Amino acid sequence: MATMRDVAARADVSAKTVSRVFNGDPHVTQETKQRVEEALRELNYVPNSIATTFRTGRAPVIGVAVPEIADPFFASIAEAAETLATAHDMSVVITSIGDDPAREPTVVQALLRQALSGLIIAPVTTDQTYLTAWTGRTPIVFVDRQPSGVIADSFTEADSDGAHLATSHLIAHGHARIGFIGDDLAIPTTRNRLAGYRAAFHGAGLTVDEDLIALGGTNRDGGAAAFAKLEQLEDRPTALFCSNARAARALAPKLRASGLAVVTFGDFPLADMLTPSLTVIDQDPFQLGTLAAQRILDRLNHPNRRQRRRTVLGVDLVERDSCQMTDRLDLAR
Amino acid sequence: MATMRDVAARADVSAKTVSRVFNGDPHVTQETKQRVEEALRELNYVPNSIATTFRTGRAPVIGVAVPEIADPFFASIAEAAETLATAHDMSVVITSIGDDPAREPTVVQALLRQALSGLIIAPVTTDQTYLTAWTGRTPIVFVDRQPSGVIADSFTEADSDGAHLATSHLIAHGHARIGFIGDDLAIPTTRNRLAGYRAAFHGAGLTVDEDLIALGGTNRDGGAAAFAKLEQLEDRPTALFCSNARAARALAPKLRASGLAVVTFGDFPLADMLTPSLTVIDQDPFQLGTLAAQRILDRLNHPNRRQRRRTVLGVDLVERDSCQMTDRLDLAR
DNA sequence: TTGTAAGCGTTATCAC
DNA sequence: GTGATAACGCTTACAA
Repeated sequence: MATMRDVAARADVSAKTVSRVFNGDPHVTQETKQRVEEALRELNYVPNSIATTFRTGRAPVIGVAVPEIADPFFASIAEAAETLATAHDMSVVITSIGDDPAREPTVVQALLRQALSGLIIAPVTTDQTYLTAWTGRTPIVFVDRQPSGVIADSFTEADSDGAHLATSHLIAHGHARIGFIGDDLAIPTTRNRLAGYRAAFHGAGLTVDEDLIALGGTNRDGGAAAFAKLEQLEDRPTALFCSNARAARALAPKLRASGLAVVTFGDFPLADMLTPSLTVIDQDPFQLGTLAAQRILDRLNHPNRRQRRRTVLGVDLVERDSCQMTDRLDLAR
Repeated sequence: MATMRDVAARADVSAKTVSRVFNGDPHVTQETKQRVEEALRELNYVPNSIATTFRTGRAPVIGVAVPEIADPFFASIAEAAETLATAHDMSVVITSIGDDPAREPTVVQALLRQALSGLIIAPVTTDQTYLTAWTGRTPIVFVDRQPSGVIADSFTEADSDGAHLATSHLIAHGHARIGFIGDDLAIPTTRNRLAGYRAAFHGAGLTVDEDLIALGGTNRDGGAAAFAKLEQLEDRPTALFCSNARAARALAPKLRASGLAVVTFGDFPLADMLTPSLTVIDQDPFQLGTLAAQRILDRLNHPNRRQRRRTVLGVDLVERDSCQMTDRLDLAR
C-alpha cells in the first residue's frame, strides 16, 4: 500500500503537494499536478482513512446501534441511515446490541471510540447515563426509544396512541377480554404501549384484567411462555394485542391455531400474506432512520442551532383480516 | 476526553507507564500501578481506538459487505459473523452494497481503507479484480457467491444441486412445465441454479422450454414483470421454481393467486406460515457467516497455513405444502 | 506555487 | 521498573 510519501518521492515533490493534488487544491501548477497524478496512478495510491480520521479527529461515519439488525424494523432504520449517509459521502457502521442490557455500554462505547461523526441508537437499557460523557463530542440521536439519564435528540413513534388505537379497534369489534403480549417493561416502547392499552379500556368504561397482561416475550421462548399463560387462563381472552412485531412473528403458528382476533404493533414483511392477514399498527422505520441521520448532519453543520429534542411520529392502523373474527366464523359456517 | 498524556501528568509518570498499566503489562511496581489506576479512574480515561488502530496498523474489526442488509439471508450472515467476532473481542462493520454493481468497488474499498482485520463479502459485480491489491494485506472471504478475477477463500452453497433437487421434486410431482424465476445471470448463484434446473430436465429425459425461463427479477418490479411474462404464455407453466427467496417474498400474493406449485431456493421467515406453506431448498446462512468469520481469524493467526480455498455447503429440500397441488385440488373438491 | 515542521494519541524500541 | 524518543500517514499553519 503506497503512502503519500511514496507518491511524493516518485513525483519528486513534497508530501504536502501530493495531498494538495489528491484533495483538489487549486494552488498547484498544471505541470506539477500532472506529474503527481501520474505517480498516484502508477503506485495505485489509496489513502489510509484511519490516518485521515486520526488527524482530523472525526471519521466520516455514522454509527447505528440497534438491538438486532436481523429484525426488519431495525434493518429499515439502518438502511435509511445508510442511504442518507451515502448521499453525503459518509458511511455507516451497524452494530447489534443484542438482548443483554449489560452489553450495551461496552458495545456502544466501542463504536463511539472510533471518532464517529454521529450515533443513532435504539437502546436496550433503562439508563443511558454512560453516554453523557460523549454528548459533547458526538451528536447522538435516539430512535424508537426515548433516552433516559442523558439529554439527546429522539425520534420515536406514538406508542401509547397506537396501542390505544389497536385496543379500541378490538373493543369496537366486540372484544372485552383482550390479552396483552409484551416483552419487557424496561423497554419504554412496551411501557407506553401498555399504557395505551389500559387507556383504551378505561376510555370504553371497561376495567383491565391484570391476568390478561403477559410479559416476558423478549425471546422466542419467552413469547411462547407468555402466550401459554394466556391460553391456560380459565376465562380465556377472545382477542390479543401483540405489543411488538417480533412476538407476532414468533407466535404466528399459535395465533393461527388459536383463532384469536389479533392486532399487532408494527407491520412486517408478509404480515399481509398470513392467514388470516394481520391487522397492524403501521410504523415507518425508514422515516425514523432518515430523520435521525438528517438530524446528525444538521447537528454537525450547525452546532449551535436550536432543534426540537423530541419528535414523535404518528402511527396508523392498517386493517386486515385478523380482527374480523366474527366474519371469519360466519364464513366458516 | 482525557488522553494518556493527561493521565500520565496526573499520576506523575510517563505516558508509556500509563500504557503499560492500562494494557496489563506486569513490569510495573504495585505502587505506581495503583497511582496510575487512580488517575485513570479520576479522569475517566477511554482510549482513542483510532489512535491505536493507526499505530498498530490494524483495527480489531471485520467488515461485512452484502447486497442488502435488510434481506434476512444476509442479515443472518452478518449476525453470525458478529457473534464470532464478539467472542474474540472484535467488532463488525456492516455495509449494504445495493443492487448497483458500479457502486461495489467504491463501497467496499471505503471499508477496506479502514485497516480492517478482514472482509466478508457477497459481491454483486461479475468481476472483483479491484480486490487484488488488497488480498496481500487483508484476509478476504467470499460468502454465498464465488469470487471472480481474484483469488480468495469462499464459502458457498450447492446451488446447482439444490436447484436440481427442487426441479426434480416438481417433476416427480408430475409437472413438466416448470417456470424458472431468477434475477440476473451476472450473479453466479443464479447461473448455477439455472444450470441445476436444466440438468434436472435433462436427467428426466425432458427438454427445457426457454420461454419458461424468466429473468430480471432483481427488484420488486422486475420480479413482477418476470412473473407476468410466464402468466401470459399461451401454454402456461403448472409449477414454478423461484431461484431466490427475495423473489418469492415479493411474489407471494401472486403465487397464492396463481395456484402454481412452487419450490423456492432459500428458506425465509414465515415461509412456513404462508398459504400454502412454501416448499424450499434450505440454506444455512448462519453457518456461512460463522465459517467465513472463523476463516478470517484463522488467516490472521496462521498466515502461512494452507487452507482449502473453496468450500461448498450442501443444501436440503424442506417439503411443505406448495408443491402438493394435486392434493390441494383434491381437498378443495 | 511549493515546502517545512509540527502534531493528532498510541505503542515499540531502547536506553537508563 | 521507568522514561525519552520516534514513528504510524495524514493535514494544518506557516514560511519560503
